[in-house]
Amino acid sequence: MARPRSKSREELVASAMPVFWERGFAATSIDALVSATGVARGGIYADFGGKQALFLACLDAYRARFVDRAIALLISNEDGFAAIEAFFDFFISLHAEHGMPGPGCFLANTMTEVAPHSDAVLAVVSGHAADLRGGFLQAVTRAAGAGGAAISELELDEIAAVLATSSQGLWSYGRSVSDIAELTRFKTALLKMLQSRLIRL
Amino acid sequence: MARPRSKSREELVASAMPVFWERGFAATSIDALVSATGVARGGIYADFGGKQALFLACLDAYRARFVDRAIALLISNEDGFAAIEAFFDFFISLHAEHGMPGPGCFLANTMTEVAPHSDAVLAVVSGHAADLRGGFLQAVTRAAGAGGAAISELELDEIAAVLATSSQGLWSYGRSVSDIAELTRFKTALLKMLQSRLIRL
DNA sequence: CGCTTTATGGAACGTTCATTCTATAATGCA
DNA sequence: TGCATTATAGAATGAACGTTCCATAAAGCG
Repeated sequence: MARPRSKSREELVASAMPVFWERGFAATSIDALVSATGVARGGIYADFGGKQALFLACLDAYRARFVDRAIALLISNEDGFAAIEAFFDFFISLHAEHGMPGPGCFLANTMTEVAPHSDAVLAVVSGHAADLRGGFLQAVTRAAGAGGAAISELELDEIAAVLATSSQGLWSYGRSVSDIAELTRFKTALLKMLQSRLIRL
Repeated sequence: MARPRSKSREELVASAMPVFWERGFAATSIDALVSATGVARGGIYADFGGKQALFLACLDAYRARFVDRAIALLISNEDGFAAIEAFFDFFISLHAEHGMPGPGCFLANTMTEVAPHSDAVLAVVSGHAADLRGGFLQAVTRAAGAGGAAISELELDEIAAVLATSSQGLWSYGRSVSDIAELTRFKTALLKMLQSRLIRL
């Protein structure tokens, strides 16, 4: 019937996402996306209509591909501390695969670069922050239950917010540091602080 | 002798800095800098030679103007916990003056946007991270001494790294959130976690 | 094998960018 | 009051950008 696409819509997004992830929105040109995806300019514009729409699709793909999996680690693991450790290990291993300095978290990067200047992006990023915090809350609640310290639900929520925000800081830091062991040390120290708060000694 | 400058070099940097701070490097045009500073293109190029050099000068000015002051709060205050709280309050009040969503920390923003792609910027940002960590180490050491818990120097250093990195995450988060009370809640919860680690109950 | 359909490569367009250049205006000194 | 000096405003430049467009090529269907 017609000439087939070199890549499906999903494949296009999947191959464009790492470029936006590493270089950010402003510094990524359409030319770079054409090279990285192998899809012609016309194809990109036919599918998405513009750079910003493709960027939003990449953000969503990143969520589905990485963040949802990481949050699932927070939720599914019965041991709350182990869940949090697994969450950090998941992203640290992403940095190890990528090579240091790492790519950070695409959503955290976007939070500082794009979110203040685009309502559509701000909405995605805020939703992500809420999801992340919700995931940490579940893990923290289980950890506190096992730890035996009496802590109010309100405070558990605040601890979850600290963990979510601190993790964003870690991925940001990972973009400027070359030794991946620093990320692991951060994880260990943060978990130790958390344990001293949640476990009645 | 000759026509005087509308602004000195220092004034130029001081008025260019907030533009880079809020919009980042790539999204800030020379035109925007001309408007914001009131200095003609020729003057900017005569003094700095280019956009990147002016950006580096703005980073340095930001350090001198804000970071050094904040780190001084960490170092000078005799009460370690109060020092850390003062550090956070200093930046939270900056966000309050600016209006939310806040501008974040110029150096933290730069860490994610520019540092991975410029060695000169990476050097500045890494130096900042080390300074910040050093400041936190002093405050944490004093807090631990007063708290009475026996904690190794190595672990104090790791706790300092957690605090430094977490604070970067907070300023990043502050760029996407509109309620400044969230920043204060983060500070309180983080301090509470720290106290439970450092104070022998 | 044509015919229709649709993606492709690449030219073209209008903007915007960083940077350079120039003519003008403003200043202090003689 | 002129003269030397230097910042100014803004035009000019060339490159890069996002976006549009079109002729060509490739594929399936009759």
